[in-house]
Amino acid sequence: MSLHPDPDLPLSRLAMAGAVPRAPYLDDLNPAQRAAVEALDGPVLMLAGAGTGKTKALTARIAHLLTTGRARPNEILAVTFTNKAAREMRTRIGRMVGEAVEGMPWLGTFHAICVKLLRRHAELVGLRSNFTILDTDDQVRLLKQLVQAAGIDEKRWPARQLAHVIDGWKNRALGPDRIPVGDVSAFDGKGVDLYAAYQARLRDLNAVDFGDLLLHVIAIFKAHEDVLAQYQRWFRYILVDEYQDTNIAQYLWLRLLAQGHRNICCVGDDDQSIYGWRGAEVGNILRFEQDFPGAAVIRLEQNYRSTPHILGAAGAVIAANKGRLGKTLWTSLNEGEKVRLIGHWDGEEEARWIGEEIEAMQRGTRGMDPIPLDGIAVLVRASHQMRSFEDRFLTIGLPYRVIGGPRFYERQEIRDAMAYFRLAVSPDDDLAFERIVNTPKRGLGDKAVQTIQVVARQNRVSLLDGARIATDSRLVAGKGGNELRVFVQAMERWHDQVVREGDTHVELAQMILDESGYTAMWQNDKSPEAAGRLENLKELVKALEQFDSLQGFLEHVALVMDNASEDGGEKVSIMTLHAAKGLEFPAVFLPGWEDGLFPSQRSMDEGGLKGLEEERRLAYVGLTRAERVAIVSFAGNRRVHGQWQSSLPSRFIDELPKEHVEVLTPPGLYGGGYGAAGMAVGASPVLQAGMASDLAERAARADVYASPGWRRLQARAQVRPQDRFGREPGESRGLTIDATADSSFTLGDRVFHQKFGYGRIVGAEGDKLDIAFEKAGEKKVVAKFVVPAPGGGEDDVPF
DNA sequence: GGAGTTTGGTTTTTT
DNA sequence: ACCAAACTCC
Repeated sequence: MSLHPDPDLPLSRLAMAGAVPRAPYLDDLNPAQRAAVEALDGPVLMLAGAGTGKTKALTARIAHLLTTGRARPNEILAVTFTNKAAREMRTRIGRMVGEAVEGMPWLGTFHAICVKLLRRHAELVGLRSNFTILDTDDQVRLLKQLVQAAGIDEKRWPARQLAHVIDGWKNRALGPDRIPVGDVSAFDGKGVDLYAAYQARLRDLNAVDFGDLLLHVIAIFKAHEDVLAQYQRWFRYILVDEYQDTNIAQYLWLRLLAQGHRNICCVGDDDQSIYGWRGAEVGNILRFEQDFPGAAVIRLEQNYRSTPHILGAAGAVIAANKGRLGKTLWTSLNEGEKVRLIGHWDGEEEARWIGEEIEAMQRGTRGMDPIPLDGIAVLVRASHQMRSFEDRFLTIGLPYRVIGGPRFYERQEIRDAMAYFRLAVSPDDDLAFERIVNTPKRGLGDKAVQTIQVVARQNRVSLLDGARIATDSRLVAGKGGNELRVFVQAMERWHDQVVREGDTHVELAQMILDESGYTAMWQNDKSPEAAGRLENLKELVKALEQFDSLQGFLEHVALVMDNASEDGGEKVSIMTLHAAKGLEFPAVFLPGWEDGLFPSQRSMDEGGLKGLEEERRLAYVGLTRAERVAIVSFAGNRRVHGQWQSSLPSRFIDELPKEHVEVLTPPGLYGGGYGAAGMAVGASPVLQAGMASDLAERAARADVYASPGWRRLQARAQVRPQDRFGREPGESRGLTIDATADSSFTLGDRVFHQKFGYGRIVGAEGDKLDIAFEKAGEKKVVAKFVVPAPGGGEDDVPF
């Protein structure tokens, strides 16, 4: 498949000789894709809808740059967000141009590329080029120390929150010296100072966090024109994948680099922007044409993935968002299956039904060809929803795999092992020292560690040196002191080995783990997960083989280490909607479409309309993952944090057009036959707090609520709900209120508030109520934000 | 220092 | 309900 007749002949020379070979990669592009590939000069925005062959166009564009001799492989800057995306792009380019892809050092994630740049120019921002990269865990531990040092109550102001605030600033490329006034009250008004202290501390430690990778490079570019100019010249063509996910810092970084030649091609889909909560700015993609005047905007709208019904449904949902760049996906595929919609009594029943449905699909149902298990996915809004599916699939013996979950390198044993390696490589890595000095237990408690810290600070040395001094001077004595001495000596020995490269790094790593007693610690551990941890350690050591040295490994691992091996095989995939972006499956289940869960209440509370729109994009992403069939479902009752909660079907269900939806008759007796209106209706007409007006609004525009089916359901639900087994959805119906109930309260009523929980009314003033909350204490709350709760002064709210 | 108990906090996740 | 972190007591 290589285009390259002679791998030794430089591509550029090939091109210059007029020997541009026939380009098969251009042949299988549609006109839009081809336009995007051939518009090589100047700014290009490739708006690529779901399933429109975005990666194909992007990789073909790179191949085209290479084969036409516009750029040598090392003159192309191609940025992605994830290592996975970078890897995929690399293999696909390789398939088009052969070995030339090996010469592309600047194809990678924003962070990986920034590490490369920063190692070259570290001294310009006061770092040494062997700086360490802190992950979130290190970051929080460091911040915790600073919070403690500042004498702040850790309970009320957790370090994790500070980390979040600082990340937010870094996403917006704000250093401690230019925090806007609106933000100075953050973290009890001490956020800015702590941020500054944190940056100072990082510099002392010769360390950076993920955000710094971008910010330091931006700082270098801004302060050193010559350096910037050099890279502007070097990177002749810039390509950016998933542009809708860029944050402000990434945007500034790109803009600096693209300023000269403006050969920047950004690929993305504003409708798939789902990472606003971690700093992504949809604005970047919406503003592209202003940022780069004269930009060519190319829309990829032909979808190769889904049937017209699925596209129709997804398109109608996303159409409810405002301020879109606008795209209409179309397909030449045949009609296919409508989106299926089904309501269930509760979450367990939903899981049960989906389990059965998957088994049926596997065999082939309703005239559909059988679908293998790995062609089926269950996509949930929040990871806690996965549990009921895992439970269910486990009981019926349906093989499944959970995608996402904790990453390999985030596991405790891996992080411990890495800390040993880090300390062996850099003896002044204090964070690593702290992590492992008493792991395994060496009889060194808080007291001893504190002493070491004091000694180290007094002598202005690293903690490891401090520890040596502390043992020599008997400041840390006794059993702990002896063990500490052994630890320090062993660490020095290992460090020598690293420097002298006496053994191979793989043997050395194994030796460190064994001699430190770390392996033994897990061997002696009787807990059920110990065996797995030992396995992981083995895997870690094995992973080392692919690197030249421990240093090399550590350098890459922080940025590049992915999830443990994906075992193949016939399995259903369970994952979050976020994790599903970019994937596709013949059959997709979309459970939990209930207001409050999806769209998530929290997103709406915190993000308002913007939040809701991002949730809607998530719905769009979910639907467009499906190739042949999408099954949307909701449950009337669900146990959340141990309490039963009723909810309405998601408002996104209302947005699914009738003509693309088939309402399935729910299983069993419950709700049977209410599909008459041809649209979804609630499994339960109960409302979440504060939604009464919302319902009215919806009723006004959606005729389904006037339908016989809806009315019947309302009538049905006047009876205390029970399913066919006579179960009730638990004792407490907390968040719920009858849609028609008059929300007037009496002193002593028990009520529920979305944020503060349960409480009792102790006073009132106008529409404001004084409520003594059980958890949150006494507060004044506007009446419309609370709903009656069971156990009040009067009888339960009528159901 | 370590086992056992209480408390708090629970969306989404990459690097 | 459930998990992890913090706290208590030996």
